[in-house]
Amino acid sequence: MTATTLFDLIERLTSLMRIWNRQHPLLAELQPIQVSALIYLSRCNRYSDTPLAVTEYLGLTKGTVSQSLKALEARGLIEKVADARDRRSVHLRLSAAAQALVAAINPPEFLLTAVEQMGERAQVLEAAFADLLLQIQRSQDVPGFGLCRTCRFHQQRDGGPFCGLTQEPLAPTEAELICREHRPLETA
Amino acid sequence: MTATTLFDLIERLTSLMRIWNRQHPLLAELQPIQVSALIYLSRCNRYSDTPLAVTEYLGLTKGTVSQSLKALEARGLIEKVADARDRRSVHLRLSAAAQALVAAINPPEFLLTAVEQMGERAQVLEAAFADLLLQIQRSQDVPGFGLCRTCRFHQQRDGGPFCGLTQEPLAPTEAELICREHRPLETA
DNA sequence: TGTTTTAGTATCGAATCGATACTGATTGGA
DNA sequence: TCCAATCAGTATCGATTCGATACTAAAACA
Repeated sequence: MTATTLFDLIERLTSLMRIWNRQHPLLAELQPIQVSALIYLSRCNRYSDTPLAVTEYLGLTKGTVSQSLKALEARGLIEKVADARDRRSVHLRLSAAAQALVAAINPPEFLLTAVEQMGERAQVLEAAFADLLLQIQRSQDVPGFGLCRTCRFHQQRDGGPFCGLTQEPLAPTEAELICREHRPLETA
Repeated sequence: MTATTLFDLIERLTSLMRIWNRQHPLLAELQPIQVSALIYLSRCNRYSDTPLAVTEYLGLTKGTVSQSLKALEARGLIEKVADARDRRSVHLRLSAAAQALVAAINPPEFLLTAVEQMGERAQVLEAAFADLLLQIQRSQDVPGFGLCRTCRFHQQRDGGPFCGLTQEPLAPTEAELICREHRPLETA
């Protein structure tokens, strides 16, 4: 039973991540959910840096995320910037301290070490892992959240990346960020 | 950067598991940590069904686990049985209701579907995933927790499996269970 | 215009969580 | 044998998470 074994492995990995979260000196004061939010915000694009996007990405409720973000703001790790066009909306920006924090913990040391020892098998794992997530997102009704570059709406125009959904040109670095509007390619 | 990408994928999978936990009707009343404890207890052997083992497996503190187990006991999902030899110790047994619950959720539907669609690539993922966990457990100081059958102390004696650490014969089904004393084989 | 939807916050109660202190049993020396 | 140290597990505290509900204010719609 591959699915059962995979479930065991996922559960084990989750526990190892929890141990890592607790043992890491920089992370000891932060809740796991706060760390996840910071990491997400460091990897998402300008369409996806709102409290609502964080809520959908983490699979929590608006209230919980609102409180966690408030805690992060009180620690000076994030900053709220009002949206120019939609005044209901807020964009979250990492402070310099938060950017340094994320840079220090991502990727985690133990992952780097393990990947190094796995050699080429790490690439195999990465591809198979991405495949699993793609299949899950296809068959279940879960929010999209993928890399801009791999999106159905991603185009090249005037020599640079371009979003076919928002009809806006993108900075080259933005194509490597996570987008909440992501839709996978329609492959066979 | 493979490690960074892997970290992204792990974070995403964690969120998807959280969404699954919350949306599943049978799990709505249970906390994720309680579900993880039940699943672990359904997969571990008789050396590993104590509160301390659950604590180490999940990477939490004694106090938190003690409370969660108390909640599960109050719901009639687990039962505590005093150890015959060491009266400080307690063994945790799943009730019939808990066994039915675990059977109904493990493996999760979304994983079965995804594995089915992945075909042979699912086996590749499973092997690579197991490899990753092995590398992490080798390089980091984390508790062992592996299948009895794959342990350094696992032997065959008198036609049945035998544990070289406790010097006890094992039931054939026990070789497929998780053991807290697990040590991986010393391969090159 | 007025109704509905949307983004985000506030607040409540239950549960998690880490830290600390505790009980009682076992172990290991002296 | 006795006493200290260790160990398994519980109790309790305060901070945080979490879901649920209700709320504000802006935008979309018709």
